[in-house]
Amino acid sequence: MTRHAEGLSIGQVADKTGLSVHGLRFFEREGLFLRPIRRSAGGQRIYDPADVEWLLLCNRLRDSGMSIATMRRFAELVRSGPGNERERLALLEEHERTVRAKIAELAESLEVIHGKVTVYRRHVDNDTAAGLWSPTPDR
Amino acid sequence: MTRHAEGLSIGQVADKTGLSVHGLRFFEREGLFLRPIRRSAGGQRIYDPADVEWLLLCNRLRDSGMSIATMRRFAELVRSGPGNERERLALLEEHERTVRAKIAELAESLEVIHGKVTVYRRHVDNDTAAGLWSPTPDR
DNA sequence: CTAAAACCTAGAGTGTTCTCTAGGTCAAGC
DNA sequence: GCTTGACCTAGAGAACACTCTAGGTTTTAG
Repeated sequence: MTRHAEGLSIGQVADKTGLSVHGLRFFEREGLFLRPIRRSAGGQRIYDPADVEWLLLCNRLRDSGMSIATMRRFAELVRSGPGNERERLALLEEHERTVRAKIAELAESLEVIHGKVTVYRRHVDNDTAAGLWSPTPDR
Repeated sequence: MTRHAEGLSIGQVADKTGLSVHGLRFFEREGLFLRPIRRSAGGQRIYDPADVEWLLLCNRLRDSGMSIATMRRFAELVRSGPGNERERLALLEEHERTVRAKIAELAESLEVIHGKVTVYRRHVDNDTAAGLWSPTPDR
């Protein structure tokens, strides 16, 4: 590993971030990095640890449902340097609200699902059919 | 509204469930109903209140991330009548676990995002740049 | 030096879940 | 009866986020 000091290959970054090598190139095409990725003399990508850190945040944003388009907007804000922190904050706060809403929605759905599970469990344990769906013979 | 007693048109069901008319026809093609939807003499769909109830559960399942394929499997189990309650229970329990895991993951992401929001808020309020990303000029 | 593994580009293909189009038919109100 | 809005089918199209292919080049290990 005679890489430029601190430099990481695409494969190493894939390992560290859980993204695929294809995914990393895709991210780059989509403008999701904070700056151009350096290249070796032969044209291979050389990443810095800061890129990995950024990708780890990207994973969190993505996993929490942020679209590529929104992530790109955020990356653009960061790329264009200091001065737009209010916009970055607004974007993140908006996403935070979205995530909180999604958690609340999931919690509501969970209640319904858990209710169904409870009914089925009682049935399976007791051999009762009350309260279960069946192709109701109602016509 | 001289519909067959209790009968609902596709538009009415769309209103009640939040699904689009197109979506309802799509659901039917995908085999997500518990039984064939009746038709009027002229070929138009007539839904029963039970269908609406089922669709509302479907919404919960879908909103909580269940795929169409899994919903179809569940619908098939229900359609094929009593006797497979254990399988239905297993399917629902599996989904419940998935939803719980997703909530946990979102909560983790939320913590990270909220941390970022906090840093940005402090910055915007205080005019400090510590901890913010910028296109680091590091080479 | 050589072989194998990792990497490169551009672009095509995939899976999922709708969403809409075209070209009609049906039903309800006046 | 006629208009208007709702509905019908089959199938195309769209949006999203990858994922893979083909055909080649670079790097690393031995």
